[in-house]
Amino acid sequence: MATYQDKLSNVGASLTSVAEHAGVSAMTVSRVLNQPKKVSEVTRQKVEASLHALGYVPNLAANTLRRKRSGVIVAMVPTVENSIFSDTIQGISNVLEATGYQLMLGCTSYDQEKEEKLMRAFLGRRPDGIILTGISHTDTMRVLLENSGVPIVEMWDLSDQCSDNCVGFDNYKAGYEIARYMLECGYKNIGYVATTLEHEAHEWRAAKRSSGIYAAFRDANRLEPLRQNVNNPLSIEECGATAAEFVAANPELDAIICSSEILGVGAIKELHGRGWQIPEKISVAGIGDANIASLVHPGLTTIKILGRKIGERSAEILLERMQGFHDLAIQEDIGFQLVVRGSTK
Amino acid sequence: MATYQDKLSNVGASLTSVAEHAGVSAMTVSRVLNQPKKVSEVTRQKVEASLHALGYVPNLAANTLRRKRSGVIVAMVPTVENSIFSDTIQGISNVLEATGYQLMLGCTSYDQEKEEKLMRAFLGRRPDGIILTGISHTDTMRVLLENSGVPIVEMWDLSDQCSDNCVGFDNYKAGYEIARYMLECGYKNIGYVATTLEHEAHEWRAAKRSSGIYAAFRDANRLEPLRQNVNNPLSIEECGATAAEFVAANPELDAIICSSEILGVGAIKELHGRGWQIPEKISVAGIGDANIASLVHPGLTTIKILGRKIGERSAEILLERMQGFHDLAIQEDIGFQLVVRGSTK
DNA sequence: GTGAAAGCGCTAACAC
DNA sequence: GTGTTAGCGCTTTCAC
Repeated sequence: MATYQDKLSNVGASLTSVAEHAGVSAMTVSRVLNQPKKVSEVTRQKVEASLHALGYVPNLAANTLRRKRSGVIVAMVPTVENSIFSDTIQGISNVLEATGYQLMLGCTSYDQEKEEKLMRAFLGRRPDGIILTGISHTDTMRVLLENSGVPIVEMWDLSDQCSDNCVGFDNYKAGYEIARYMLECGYKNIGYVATTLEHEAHEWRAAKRSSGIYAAFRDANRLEPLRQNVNNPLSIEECGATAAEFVAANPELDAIICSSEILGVGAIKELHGRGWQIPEKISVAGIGDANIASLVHPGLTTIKILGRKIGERSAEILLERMQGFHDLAIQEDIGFQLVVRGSTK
Repeated sequence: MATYQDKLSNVGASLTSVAEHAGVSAMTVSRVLNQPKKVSEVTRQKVEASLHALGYVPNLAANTLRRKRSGVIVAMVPTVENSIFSDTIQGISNVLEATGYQLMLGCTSYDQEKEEKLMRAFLGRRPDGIILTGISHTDTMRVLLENSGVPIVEMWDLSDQCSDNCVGFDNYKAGYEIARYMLECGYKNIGYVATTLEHEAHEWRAAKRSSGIYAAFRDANRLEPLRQNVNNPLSIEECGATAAEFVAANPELDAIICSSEILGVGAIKELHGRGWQIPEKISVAGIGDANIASLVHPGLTTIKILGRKIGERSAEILLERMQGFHDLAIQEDIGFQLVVRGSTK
């Protein structure tokens, strides 16, 4: 039985075999590929014919080994099922595509241990650049990154504490802004519903948004909002159900702030389904506006963050750093925007 | 100015340097890493200490070169912004994570030329397996794949014409099913709204769904549905607007079938916004149920396809093939499911 | 404009 | 149980 292993052994023509076929040295073939101007027209055509005839595919492993640059960029996100991160990946992919760098993707599931494990493996590829989500990592991870000497961009947050560069927005301000808006709307009893995860990786940015929310309440001389956590939610329905029960159990509430887009949308859907009038009876606000906030009825009032732009700028800044354009680490604030829709009045 | 290039040169300890540090040969260090049982307890501990002291990170480029296997799996999707594909990628990622294979991701933008260009570059990494979307590729792409000898899974479609294995569903049947359902509902004038793209890559699966739809009409002795194309849509709003205008311009219509989830949801949102009663005045059906179909009001009646499962099974089957478990190429039908919601009556 | 030699870091194959 | 040799495919360096 011919297995794939057999086939793999005759994967491809090497530079040497092309050289033999063309009657030149390997070096000349290499030049045709990398610095064609240094080769005479005649030999170049001869070599190109052989290249084509043998279906030559360069071996980038050999290339990486010799040149000490891999052409690989590693990107890690918690999950790609949440569109804020898939949009981000798309942005990274778009920028890299034009440059020839290849994208190696890792999903951490909001788990710092998993992130570290993945990074260990990825570093073996000698990536030329690394893009991470958030600035919260294990200590070992930090050491690994530091020792690698590879340029890094951390996304979705801003901080002086990042390893190298960061591209994102101020999560504290984002929380503050949505709470400030709700308070200005004049709601009397605002509840706060937040998704929480076992893993700490997620908590850092979320905690900053929460702080911002609480700060806005303090600045308005208001008591802390009543809070409901949704632990390790599996689905949008689960989010919505918890939010709806929270509202039902606390009839004094006239508005809720949800810590994410999914949560906000789930809440609207479920409350609407249970016959609550939105925003007349209960108003809903969220954070995040990737794709579904505008689709529910009524639309979710929320903080819009451009995930795709975060990805694009992260990749661009990483590439600049890799080329040594900047001496100092960069912090780029992508900002955010309050989007008011029908879920608040 | 110290650039990253400088730092990169002292990226890491090599096996040889670890060997010197431990006072053994490189081979022994290699064994500690790969077949620890073949090394005595004493030397093993000595080597492990050195490994740790020097912060050794294996160089997988050298490994790939020598072993002729890279540990890399390439996956290509049209875009990761569409959640049907990001779910798929998540599924692939989940399966690969447990195995230690690393995921190299390419986004083709539904462009076969771009797909071919990306694949050329990716093949340079000597991937151990390849996962592609669809079975429609350029001729050169097919040759590249064939010559590479690498196991392949093509996703999101089923066909005898695939290069190797395929995991998906019958796009023709999916189209047939949604049309059959709508016809059975008793609608008198059903319109068909389809997104189209310049690039052919997308068209193959879409064309099969269309054929299925038309076939259901023929089998019901009905005329072909009136058709409206949405060319290269940029946003869900644009999809919705075109659909709504189509409905407005053809008042005899009592239902429309949309070729995608996005289109269906956009149509519901826009028609609803313009004051059309759904499903009383106009019913809407779609194909695809990744995440938003259930969120609009009323929910979209649609064909549910499990993108994540397609990704998981694709990765699993690829891994099995790589291990030579199966002699023959596999075709796995993930199937689909009609989901009836409020947008039809 | 072209080629020869050396070596990147690793492991298969063979000693001992 | 451990070491030596050789070579994967490529490019850097230096020679001509």
